[in-house]
Amino acid sequence: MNKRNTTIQDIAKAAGVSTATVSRALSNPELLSQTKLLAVKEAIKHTGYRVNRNARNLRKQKAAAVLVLVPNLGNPFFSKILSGINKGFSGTDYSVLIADSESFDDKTQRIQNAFQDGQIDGLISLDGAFSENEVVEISYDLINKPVVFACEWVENTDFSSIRSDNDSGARLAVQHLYNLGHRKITHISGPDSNILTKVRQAGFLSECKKLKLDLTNENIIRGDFSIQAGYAAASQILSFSEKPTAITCASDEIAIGVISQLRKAGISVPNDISVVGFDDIEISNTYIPTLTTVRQDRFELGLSAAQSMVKSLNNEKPQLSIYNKVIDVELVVRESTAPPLSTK
Amino acid sequence: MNKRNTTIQDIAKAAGVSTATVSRALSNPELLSQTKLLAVKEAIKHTGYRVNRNARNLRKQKAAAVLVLVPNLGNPFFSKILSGINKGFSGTDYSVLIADSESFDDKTQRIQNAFQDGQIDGLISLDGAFSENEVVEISYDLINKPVVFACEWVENTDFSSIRSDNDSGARLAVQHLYNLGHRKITHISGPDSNILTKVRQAGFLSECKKLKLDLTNENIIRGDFSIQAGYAAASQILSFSEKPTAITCASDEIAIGVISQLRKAGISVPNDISVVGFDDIEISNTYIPTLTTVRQDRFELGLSAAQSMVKSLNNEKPQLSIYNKVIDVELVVRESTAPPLSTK
DNA sequence: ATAAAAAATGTAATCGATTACATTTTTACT
DNA sequence: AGTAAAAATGTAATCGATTACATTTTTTAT
Repeated sequence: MNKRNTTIQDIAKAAGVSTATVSRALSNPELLSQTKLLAVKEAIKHTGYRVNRNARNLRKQKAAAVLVLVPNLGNPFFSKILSGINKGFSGTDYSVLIADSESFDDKTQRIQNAFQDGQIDGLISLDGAFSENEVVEISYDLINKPVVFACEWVENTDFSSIRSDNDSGARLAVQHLYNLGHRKITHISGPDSNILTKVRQAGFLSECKKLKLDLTNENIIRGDFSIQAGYAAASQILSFSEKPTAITCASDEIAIGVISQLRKAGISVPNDISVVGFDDIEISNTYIPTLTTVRQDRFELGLSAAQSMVKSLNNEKPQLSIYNKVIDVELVVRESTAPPLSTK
Repeated sequence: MNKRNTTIQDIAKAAGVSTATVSRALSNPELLSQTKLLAVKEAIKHTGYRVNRNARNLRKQKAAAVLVLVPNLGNPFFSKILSGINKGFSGTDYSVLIADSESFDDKTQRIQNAFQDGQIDGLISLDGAFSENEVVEISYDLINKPVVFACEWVENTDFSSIRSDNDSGARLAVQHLYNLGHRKITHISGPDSNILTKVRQAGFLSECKKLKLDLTNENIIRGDFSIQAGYAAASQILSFSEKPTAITCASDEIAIGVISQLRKAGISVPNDISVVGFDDIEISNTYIPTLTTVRQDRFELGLSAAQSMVKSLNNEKPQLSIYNKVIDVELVVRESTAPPLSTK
């Protein structure tokens, strides 16, 4: 079974044409006469010929691949986005390479290398954690290379980005609680450096002000996006002299951690305290209580990012077209929120 | 910024050697004298030269990439496995391509194409759903190509596989319940065609027999791995004249669906019915009640698969070495199981 | 019918690295 | 010192497709 690969030469011979004609049949069939085109197609079908990617890419100086940089592949949050990205590339002949930011210490180096190696033509980053230095570094090399940030992004840069409407999401949560009658609301935010955290927290504060809610430094608790952060935050809240009647969280995982921990302390959600999450991950609809949360359409996020990338890749025009898209979020009201005790 | 790429020619000129020497410095440095090696290294460092992957791959007839086939990328179950796979390839110069079985109708075609295109050197499949025909088809072309199945696998074939000890897992669950005093146990299985389902169900039945438990056709309920299947199964169980005192599930998601649905019907877990899951996904430790389950080490599963693949890829020897590895599972006892009511 | 323009096709250089084979340099041994 | 063997290096063919440029064929217009 170790026959030599079928090449364009073989097809040329079989179809009685030149290699140039075969190549044209492959990529510019409209240039050929019906006769020859058919002959070539016939030969291709007959032999099961497939173009050698490496040869094509070498000659064309392309990679026909895109790198997707994921902050942490083990985190299921990203799988739906990946799924959307994959969908966006299906039907194109681009391959999707996946890399985990966590698995190498210098991710900008890794990105640059992949581009220089001719391994990739573009970058989709779900990771927005780039320092100013790093941005300068990659910008210099990546000029004219398509880069799209999805979900997260980097402030004050010119890269395209697809993101959820995080500000609205945060506001929707506050409004919902306010309408239920809550006046003392605490927000549990994600890691300080994370852009999503910043925006959601800003939205929270701004909406509170708009609604003329009293704000003290007990209104924000810092954590990260994890369940563990939820545990810790709940413990802190339990120590407050005056407890909030409602909590908004920067992620569903935090919310779940909070609820689980409050429950251990004998505090019931939503009877004693209401909790709102963010993301609408799989479990939120099944957790007990089911979670009121802000839904981001992660599949759509990935799909849009991929589509925008495909467009950049196909356009002759370079990256001038910085493309930004904000995807609507939606408040999903479930069991974890209710009017505060005092109003019952 | 559109300078021509630095090539091996440039390095050769800069270092005052031939291109062959530069190439050797790259891949067989031990063949060179210290002097020349240093000169080349110097030139490379100085210019920031990187080898062009397409050129190398074309010449070497390699792809330096591996395809990972995932049954459904959107399902978070797989992300930990992917993470392990990624880890296994970090440090090698193989790229990881990811494809979603769901996103194309003919996956064997897709696999064959990827190999023929020279896009990939090997395949890691998390998807074991291949018909006999399909296996014959890909076996014919993939002879001598490294293929590893991870998590799932295909029966009666000669592909390498890394899997969890599903049989033991099923038995551990039954034993645990038996020891608590349960004598009427129902198993909710996954999709009929799935290999994991078969093995877990067989383990369940075999262990029940071993323990001399009565078995009727009410002891097995068919579903798929989803939360929804859990809902449905719970509804069925509610309709049984004599309800089981314990349930083992083919996945944690099923378990969560079951618990959620039972609760709606006013049946408490574990007070009225005990439930055991399978997998130990993220949420299981935080669900209310926390879930007793059989833990599979998904990261390890992926890591092993990748390592085995790397070995096959580096070995000159072909695929003769069919490599199978069974990874231990572990019963994690949490809140969702307790002695049955009758014994209290 | 014929020249000019347009369309179709072919020839051969090219992309950048690897490597078989040839040649030169060094080492080892008598 | 002289020679055979081993090590280091070089030359040039090669991997398989694309494409600039050249040539041939067809179409159009007079």
